[in-house]
Amino acid sequence: MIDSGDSLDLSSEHSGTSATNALSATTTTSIANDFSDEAESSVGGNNGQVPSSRAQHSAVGTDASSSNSETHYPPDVKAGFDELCPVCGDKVSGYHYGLLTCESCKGFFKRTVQNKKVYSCVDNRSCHIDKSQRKRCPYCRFQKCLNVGMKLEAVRQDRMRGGRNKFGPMYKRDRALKQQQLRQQQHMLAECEMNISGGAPASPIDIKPDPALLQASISMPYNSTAVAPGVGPSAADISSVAAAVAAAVAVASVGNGSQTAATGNGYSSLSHGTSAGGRGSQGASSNGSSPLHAENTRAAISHTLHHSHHQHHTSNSLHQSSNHNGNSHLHHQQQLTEAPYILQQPHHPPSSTNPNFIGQSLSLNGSSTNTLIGNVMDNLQGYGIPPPSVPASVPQLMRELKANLMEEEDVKQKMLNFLRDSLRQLDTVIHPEQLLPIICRMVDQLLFLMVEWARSSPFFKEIKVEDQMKLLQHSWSEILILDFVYRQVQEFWGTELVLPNSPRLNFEVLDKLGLTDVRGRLCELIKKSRELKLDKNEYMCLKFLILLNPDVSGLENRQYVEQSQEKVNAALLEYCLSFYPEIKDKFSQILLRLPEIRLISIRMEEFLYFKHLNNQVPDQTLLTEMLHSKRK
DNA sequence: TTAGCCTTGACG
DNA sequence: CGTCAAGGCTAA
Ligand SMILES: [Zn+2]
Ligand SMILES: [Zn+2]
Repeated sequence: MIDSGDSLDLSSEHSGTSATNALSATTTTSIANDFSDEAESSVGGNNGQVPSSRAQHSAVGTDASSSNSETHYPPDVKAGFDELCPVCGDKVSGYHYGLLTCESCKGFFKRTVQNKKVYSCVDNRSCHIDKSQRKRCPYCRFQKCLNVGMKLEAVRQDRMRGGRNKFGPMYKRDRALKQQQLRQQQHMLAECEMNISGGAPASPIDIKPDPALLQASISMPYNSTAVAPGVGPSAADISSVAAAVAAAVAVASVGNGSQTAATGNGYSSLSHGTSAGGRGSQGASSNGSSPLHAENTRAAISHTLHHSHHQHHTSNSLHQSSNHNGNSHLHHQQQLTEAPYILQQPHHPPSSTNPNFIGQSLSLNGSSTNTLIGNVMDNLQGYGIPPPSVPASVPQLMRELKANLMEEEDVKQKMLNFLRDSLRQLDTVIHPEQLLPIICRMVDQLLFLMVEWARSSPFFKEIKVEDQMKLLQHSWSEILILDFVYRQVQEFWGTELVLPNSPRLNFEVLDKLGLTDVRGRLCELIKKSRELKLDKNEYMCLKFLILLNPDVSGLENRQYVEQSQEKVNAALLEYCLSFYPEIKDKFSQILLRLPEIRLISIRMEEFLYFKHLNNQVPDQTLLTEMLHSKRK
């Protein structure tokens, strides 16, 4: 998609495709990055504090430190505005594309992404970027932008102006964190100076740790994604997400489908260069003090949630975002999902695995809970138990569940585009350390897509946001793994990704990252799944069985989750019996894959968390938020 | 091409 | 109606 034309998404209309003009210039060429269409989603909350008087437009750096007009406010107020741009060290003018940067880097990043420019470095790709030399090497400057965490997805493909995007909540949280840190430091200093004995005064306030992004994504502020609002079956949106996830997780493995990406964009000349250097810039810091609890978050969260329209209630009103539709711009955002997950509670695996489960599932009746789902279920129930012989038609429920899956093609495109953009500047031989951040960003995108998918799914969408968050926090990594496995089963992606001028990606990457064990298990799992002839309907049911886990602790409405899971389980059983009577006990065989999926996901989560602690995982992402959620 | 300043527009 | 990040515009 990249360019004009057909991107599947709804993006839409841009007026003239501008992308093309970029050529002329010197080294640039165009390529696209794209990937997600946009990103908007969440709420913006911004607290309005900050510089009151002087607007944001800070004047150019001129008077830096010294006094001068404005400023003199207590350290709090501008929280963060006095920092330096993590890219070039110039004066920060606000949050831009994910973090605090200066006005020039904001503009530079925007131009680069919008026009899909590709630069090249005449040196070692390690030029130092600072205020006076920043325009000397756009290649290294852009690399640094990405390394410090500027988000490609924050640049809108449809160029819509104004409004807020899904990073709004993150900005808000970041501000709160910074302010809190300042206060704490001040208190600490004060105490030290006073030299009082009071050992540990403990910080009064805690900040908010995590949920910001998840919360925001789930509550869906505005967004256009939802395309098919009213239409009968259900919205078609996300779905293939999962598949992509796997790819990301595996890091390399993706398919050879380079063609699509490649040709589509017509990026021909690529520059490449490795670079990537150290993470270094001070900018993003992980911080992570040991907060007691963050209750604040809760407030913020619930807050946002309320916006979501119908929450509970049956209103099946499809969400139709009011926004842009009528207008010329549509936005959309999509998001991706997936990632691994940690160990977490001992729980038993989802009900699956138990042989007797079958009988159990059968017994349930259609207790039509609410909404359309109920109807669907009822229809399902009609089938009764094992009506093998009959013609057999796919259970209605399954069709419902499948309805909102995203097109594999879409996900694949996005992932390929993202990888292409991320890898194009790396040498063909790269170190795993350079790849990890890229993979993490890809996983992050997949996670957003996963949230989108879940949010619009039957059952799940009827659940309260608080519970939705818990379910996703618990299942994201397993779903990512399942998606990956299914992608591989389909062989839709191939086993190796080869993009022009980029390093090859395949399962070996896992070995290089020290995940040999995981690779082995994944391959084995894929093999088994193939032997089982795991099909799309079954895969989809597994996703729901994993997502709708009633054993997640703290669920407010555990019963609904449990009933929903059972319905899916029953549908799966019926399906297996109807369509694969020849495969002995296929239903049970399929469910027996869940423990392995869980194990792999746990390994992946632990691995990522470890890397995260070593600052090798881009921070301020949904991925880190998920990683953090289980280990508080 | 850069970067400062201006306009947008969802959210609060 | 104010906030403020994202896009647009335009001297340099
Ligand atoms: Zn800068
Ligand atoms: Zn350079």
